[in-house]
Amino acid sequence: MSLPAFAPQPTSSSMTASRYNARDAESRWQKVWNEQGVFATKNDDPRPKYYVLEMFPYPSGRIHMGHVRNYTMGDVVARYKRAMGFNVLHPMGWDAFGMPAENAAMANKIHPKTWTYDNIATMKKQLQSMGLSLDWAREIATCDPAYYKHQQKMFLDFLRAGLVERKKSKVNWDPVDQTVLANEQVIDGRGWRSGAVVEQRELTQWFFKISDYSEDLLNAIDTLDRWPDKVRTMQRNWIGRSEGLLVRFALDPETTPNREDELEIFTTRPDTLFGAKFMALSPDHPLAAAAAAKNPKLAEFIAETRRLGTAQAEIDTAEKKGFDTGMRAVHPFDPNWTLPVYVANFILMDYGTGAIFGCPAHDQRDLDFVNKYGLGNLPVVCPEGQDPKTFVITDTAYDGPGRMINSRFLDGLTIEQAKEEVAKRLERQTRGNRPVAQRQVNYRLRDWGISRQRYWGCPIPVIHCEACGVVPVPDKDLPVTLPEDIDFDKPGNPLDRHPTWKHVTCPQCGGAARRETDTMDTFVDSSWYFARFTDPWIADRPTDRKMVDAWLPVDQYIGGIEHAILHLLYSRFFARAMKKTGHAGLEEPFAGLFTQGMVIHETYHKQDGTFVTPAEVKIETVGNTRKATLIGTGEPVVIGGVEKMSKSKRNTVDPDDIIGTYGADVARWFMLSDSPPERDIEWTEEGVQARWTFMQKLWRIVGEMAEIARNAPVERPAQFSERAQAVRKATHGALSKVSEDIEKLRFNRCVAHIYEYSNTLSAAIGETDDANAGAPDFAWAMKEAADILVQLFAPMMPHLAEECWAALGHTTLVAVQPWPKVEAGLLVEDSITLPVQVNGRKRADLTVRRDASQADIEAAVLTLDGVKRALEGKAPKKVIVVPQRIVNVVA
RNA sequence: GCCCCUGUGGCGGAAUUGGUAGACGCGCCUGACUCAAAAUCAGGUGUAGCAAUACGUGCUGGUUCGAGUCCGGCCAGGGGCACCA
Repeated sequence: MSLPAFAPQPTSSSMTASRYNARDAESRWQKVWNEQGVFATKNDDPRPKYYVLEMFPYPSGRIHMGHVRNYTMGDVVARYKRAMGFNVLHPMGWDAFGMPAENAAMANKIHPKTWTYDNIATMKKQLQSMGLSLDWAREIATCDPAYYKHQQKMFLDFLRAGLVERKKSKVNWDPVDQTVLANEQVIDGRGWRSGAVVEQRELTQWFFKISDYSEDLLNAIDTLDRWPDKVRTMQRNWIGRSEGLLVRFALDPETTPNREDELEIFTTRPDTLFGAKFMALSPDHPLAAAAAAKNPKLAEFIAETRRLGTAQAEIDTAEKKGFDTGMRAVHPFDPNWTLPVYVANFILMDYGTGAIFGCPAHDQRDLDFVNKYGLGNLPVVCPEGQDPKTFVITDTAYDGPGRMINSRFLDGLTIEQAKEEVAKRLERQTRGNRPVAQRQVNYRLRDWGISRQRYWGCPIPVIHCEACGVVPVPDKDLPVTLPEDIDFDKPGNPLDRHPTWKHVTCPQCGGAARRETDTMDTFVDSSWYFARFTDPWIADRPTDRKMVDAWLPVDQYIGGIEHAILHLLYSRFFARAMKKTGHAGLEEPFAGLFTQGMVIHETYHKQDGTFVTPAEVKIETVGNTRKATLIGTGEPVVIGGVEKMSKSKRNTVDPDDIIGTYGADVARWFMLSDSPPERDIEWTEEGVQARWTFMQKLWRIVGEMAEIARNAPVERPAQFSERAQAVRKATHGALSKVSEDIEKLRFNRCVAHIYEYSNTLSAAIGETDDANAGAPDFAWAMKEAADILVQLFAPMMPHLAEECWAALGHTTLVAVQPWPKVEAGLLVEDSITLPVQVNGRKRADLTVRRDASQADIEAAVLTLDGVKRALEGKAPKKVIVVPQRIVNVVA
């Protein structure tokens, strides 16, 4: 990055000498904070606690602007709450396991551990250069055996508590990398790293039984009132509750492989039972398999559906196909009415019972199906105002409200009444001593598959024994550590290929046995790190119950919206599982959640389409148009769209460059200004310069105020002149507004208030001449103003604040100062100016005493010139006075 | 397809939650300082008009003394979920 002319220059002049030198000051103050240990948090501090946490980073190499934004916001909250008298916990750690480390190992022949710890060292240094008020003594890395041994312990406790199970399931399998991939790692049907077409495989995997908590996780969303609605909605949808009826259909014994077979289905629309035209089974349904055993053509059909791709894109476009099994299901309300049973490729085995009844008139998918196979449809719900005799369905199913038709005893009922009636009747009806139907609530949420065929993850602490089956590793043998002598020459799981690691003796029978070589999904690591921070030193158990219960929940959690479901849902499950196994005492880990927006930047590309970085581009503004050229060659560059910073678009800005040139405070101030924190923020060079200019302005006016403040008496004067009082009103007004907006995380408004306040002070300084500068009351007001100004921006630009604080003659650190108190009396004006409207249009202002009576105001308003003119001599119909707000005259 | 969010100057955005639309910042224009430039400082900047004034918060209709804000119907952009029975 080129050094702008106004950035701190090594050449000195009389002007630059009075400038604030961020580079020098920042490292100096960071050293002081560090030496005095001002951000170390004690666990036995009696003050009320406040836990502020930002989502910990993956050590990918270097920090990016997204981190700068995220951690700046958290730091403002931490510093503010500290000043408010809370014992603040503000820790940092590393989400250090994961695939990129292995990819780097394969590409560069570097050990994943080396790569990870190198990155941690680099990024830690970068974070420290930001001046974050973190308690580094609590730093943890999830790849440290001292961390993951506790995770293994909890896995075993969960296993004993019935929260973990091993089961066969369909998974995404990457045939090149030879590993299971999470759904989000499959892009357009291909492995995100290898590019290989992903296959569907049935594998035995470890699962956390998150679905045991479906109902609880859903209901408790209502209690998360300090979470964004958007995230709460997303989680509700993800859990996906639906109420319905499980119905057992009898099968015509003459048509079934086994005469006693029956078919159970799940439906949310039992009201439409009389519109049924067919039944459909998942290709994976046991009944389908039984029928296929006797029907080679059906077996071929099922095999074909399995061959079909499993990628989302293919599923979306796949044709709905069915195969008539020849079986007939008996309608539960009519023994003489039978329905054909199909195997259909669109029925999922793991939702409901893997089987449905199809009512084509009121379900689009079922309608498409019958239209293809010529099964017809019968409408049973008629919309209001439609004649049932003429109501027909052809291509579009009707799923709106209405009354039942063509449905025997249900005719005339509403949908809700019909659902209830069907449920009641079928619950009473029995076959084989069991009711034909029962009410059921179904969830979309699936159990969490945590097995990964990867090296760089937390080993799953179990042993497979021929004789004893799955045997947990005894607690005393934890941790199961990763072997370090590992090679990545071949694709697949290096743990599985390791010559010795997996060969162990069975803890139960002492015979030869095999270690589990799968490791845990890295989302497990991040599901409880916030609990570990409360006492990261405790060695013999995952958490200290006293500490974890004292600190949790996290009062303010800040991170990206991309974790709205995965990490945030997993952590909510983990808290419940930890409670059940005695490792923590509460269910909701994050009381307050804030999801911040992305950092975006213009893109630049050459004529041939190749992207160039902002650092390589020079921008000139001529009038209202901006022109970009390549630095050095002068080659013209096209200014493209404003997009998320990414390596592929090359529109990234390195935080180190900004911090090195302008200082961390400028980067922090930028991140807090202008854009509301939940929205995307556009990083621009002009913006950086503007923040730098303002930083210098603050330094200058604090210096000028320090001059005036030298005449301030120690004692607060009893009386203040009008000029002094005006300054004090501005001071306490700004204090009140900034405090309120920090509480609400509206940092952009805080910044605006500070600008406004500094403009007011700047004007006050300008109006000060030698004659009145010496007035003790004014000097005292200016001293108060300067102190509070510095304290107001201290959470945001902490280094500049310390420098200013010292310049004001303080010998303490502003970082440990208590937050100033608002003098409420100064916020109330004696006289107020009300806007006066005539018919909702502003015509005049009226200045009155604050406690003026309604009648006085009404009378005064009618004497105003602007009002008289607008009334044109007519008498007003009505005068509306909204106290302290506005007056409206209705003509 | 279903669900959710957002539309305000050239730009980012503010508006005490129904009460002066455009705070604050960027950019731009003018001036001061300077041989000059940068930096800095002062002033201006929604549109039309010399002005009074009129118009103006995606479009459209409504409620209200009063609507950016509430309600109905559209349009546009963004996000989430999606063979979920």
